[in-house]
Amino acid sequence: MRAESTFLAGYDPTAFPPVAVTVDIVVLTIRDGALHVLLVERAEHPYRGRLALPGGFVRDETLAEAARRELAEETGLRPGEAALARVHLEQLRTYGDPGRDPRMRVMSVAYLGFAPSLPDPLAGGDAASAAWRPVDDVRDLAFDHDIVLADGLERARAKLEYTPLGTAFLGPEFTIGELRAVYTAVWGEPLHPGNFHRKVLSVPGFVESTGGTTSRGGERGGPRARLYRAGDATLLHPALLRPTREEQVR
Amino acid sequence: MRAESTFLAGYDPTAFPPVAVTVDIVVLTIRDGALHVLLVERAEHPYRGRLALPGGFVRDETLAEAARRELAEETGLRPGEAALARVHLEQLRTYGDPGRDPRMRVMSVAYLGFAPSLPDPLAGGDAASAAWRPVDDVRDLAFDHDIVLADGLERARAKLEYTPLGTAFLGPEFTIGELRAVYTAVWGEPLHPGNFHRKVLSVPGFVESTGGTTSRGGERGGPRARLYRAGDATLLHPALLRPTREEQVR
DNA sequence: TGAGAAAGACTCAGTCTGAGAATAACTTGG
DNA sequence: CCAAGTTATTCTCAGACTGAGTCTTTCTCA
Repeated sequence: MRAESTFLAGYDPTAFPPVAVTVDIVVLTIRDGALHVLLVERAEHPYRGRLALPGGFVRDETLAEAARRELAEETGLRPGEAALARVHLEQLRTYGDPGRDPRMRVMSVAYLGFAPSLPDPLAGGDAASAAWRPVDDVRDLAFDHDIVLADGLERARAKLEYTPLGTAFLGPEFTIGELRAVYTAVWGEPLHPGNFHRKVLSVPGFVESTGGTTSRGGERGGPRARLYRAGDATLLHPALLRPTREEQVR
Repeated sequence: MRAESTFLAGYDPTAFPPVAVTVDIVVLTIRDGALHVLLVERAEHPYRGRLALPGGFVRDETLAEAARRELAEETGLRPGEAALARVHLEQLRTYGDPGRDPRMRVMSVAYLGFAPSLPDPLAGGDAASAAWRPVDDVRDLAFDHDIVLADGLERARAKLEYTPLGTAFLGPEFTIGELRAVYTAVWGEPLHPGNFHRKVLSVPGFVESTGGTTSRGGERGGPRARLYRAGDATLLHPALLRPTREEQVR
């Protein structure tokens, strides 16, 4: 039974109902100390007028290429843009249950992105309807995008523990305080400045000093801070663990 | 430009080339103290005669259902089988680059499974060509399955650090020594028995005592061991980290 | 010029870790 | 039945790491 259908399918894929494949992107960035996500307003049925994650159909390209192309289109950045190249993109998960799109069976391969501060999407361009929104304000997205976003946030929070990807939210040079602000925004809780500082510098390859400092102190005072750039580590060892969440463990 | 194509695609999916969606499964189990993976021998072109991960086309069902159905078919276990229900299955990653299957564009949603000891797939059934193979002996799989398997193994190793899923490789009751054997097999390196024992019992919700013990000592001697069952934790806190791999971090 | 903020270095007690060892309960081969 | 070898489980101990708090110094702003 199964053997036959597999056999047939190998030669006649149309024996199965058509499936569309899209990529949807959860791109995160930090603005004004708060975590934001790029959303678009849907112009067409279904979910017309509702906010949704940016995305689109996959063409003759790899999934990763499709994700980066969509990102470029929705942010309005030219594909060659340097800022675009610095966005970290990784595959998140695939959502493909029947019925998630009322039109037909759609498999959506979701990508997760970490972006440094980017300009507002160009009004008037293809990305006219795209905008950065604070993640805390986001709800009632189209399709199953609330779940996709939640999965992306959880992945992002975990990634900050074990990888140096927090630096992907920042420019090429940054201070430890700025890096701490990233962690605070993503995890949603304050961190002990002294301990964070000690920990970051003690993890081999997390950051390396540029030798320079900021040209002036902070907005509200304080000495100039030393500047660092991302190091060559791909994993943090030891990890920077989130403040204890004893309870959530069950 | 993009706006138009998205618009069209919404109403005419056939405007895009056809895509087939399959699930492929990396099911792991432990036999004779070594990590094994379930593989099938391909009966048809392409890659005829080569070993491959079990998998098949997705029907009118969720991706998770497709994965569990394939697992049942390839292991030859009846869908109602209790052992089958105890297999942990989770989505691993989607592989969909053009050209990975010479016939047409195929998106493969890979699943990762942890199975307790299962019988050999029934010779003569649909699963005739399926067999458990030691992962260390596996190479030159069909398609991009070498990569899928490698990704699955890495995920499995990481999962054992942060989740109690090591218990999914065991029966309903097990000893700490058996659990340590799982870790040793998956990580491929020996662990300090005393420290492992202390650590497992100190993580809240990892295991809970059944009150019983094994009915006899080990094969080669030693006292009877206490029996445990899986606890209610979904995350291990603190985690059981792999022995230091300072170097691999860069 | 004084108050307040932040960077960065330290301190300290409690916790966790790896390595090793001790004890006791079993196994098997002889 | 006995000796040798294994394994479960518990302990010990020194070194490393952690969270919380302090101190000094440098800046910004009013």
